[in-house]
Amino acid sequence: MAAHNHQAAIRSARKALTDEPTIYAISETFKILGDPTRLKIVLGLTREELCVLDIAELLGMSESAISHQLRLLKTLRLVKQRKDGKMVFYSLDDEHIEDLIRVAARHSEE
Amino acid sequence: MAAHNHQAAIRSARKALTDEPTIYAISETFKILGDPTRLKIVLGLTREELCVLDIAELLGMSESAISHQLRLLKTLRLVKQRKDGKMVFYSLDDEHIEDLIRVAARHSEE
DNA sequence: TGAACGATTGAGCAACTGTTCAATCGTTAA
DNA sequence: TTAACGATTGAACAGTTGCTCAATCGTTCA
Repeated sequence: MAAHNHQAAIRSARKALTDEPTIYAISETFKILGDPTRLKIVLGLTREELCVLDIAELLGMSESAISHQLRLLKTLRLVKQRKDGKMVFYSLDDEHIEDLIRVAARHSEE
Repeated sequence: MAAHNHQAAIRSARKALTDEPTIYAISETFKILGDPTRLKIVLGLTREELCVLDIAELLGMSESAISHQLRLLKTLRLVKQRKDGKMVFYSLDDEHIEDLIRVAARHSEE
């Protein structure tokens, strides 16, 4: 068997890591969907525009907890908001998110 | 404007949340890629099979830290290992992972 | 105006995460 | 057999996370 050339392999692998800021941005995206509460919020919003209380009832959690999570989702531009009187309606802000969840589901099936 | 029917919206959104175990599995997948160290390891392995020391050098981190992270990646079946003498070579264990990173990158571009 | 309601915010906390450090394992080659 | 080396492991620690609670904001409508 051919001997493994460590330095060559490292040099080659390093080419996948050239764009540090992008790597951090991607891991942020994964991280925010890596919490069940936030993932459920996003999944719910794939079907319906919902206000904060709707989501709180849907997940059986407090308004406050949901509001905190929505702020994070909004900051990373996964959701957007629309005010209507006292209520704030949230919906998805990115068509890639559903694709992302679909591909992740494919991995989880195995 | 038509009034928002909260209960109907919640009922509809709930249909996206029926499969709890799968939701948790998907969020686990996102979570594990939501750490820059682990994402870099996976990115490196998209190019080359690497041993623990190779990865440690590639990322400028300790063998121990890398080994701990590889254990997590292996548990969730993102990477697989192959022993060769004293060394253990790691490689990707799922063809969906690259797709997943590609889609996440598309979101981060915006 | 002011009471009610939906939403947001900040402090505080318990639980969790990622790394280091030291010890140990398994394999190879003197 | 033993020394060296790559890899793994567990404890410990600092930093982070997600929730609760209480206070507050903004809007509506008696």
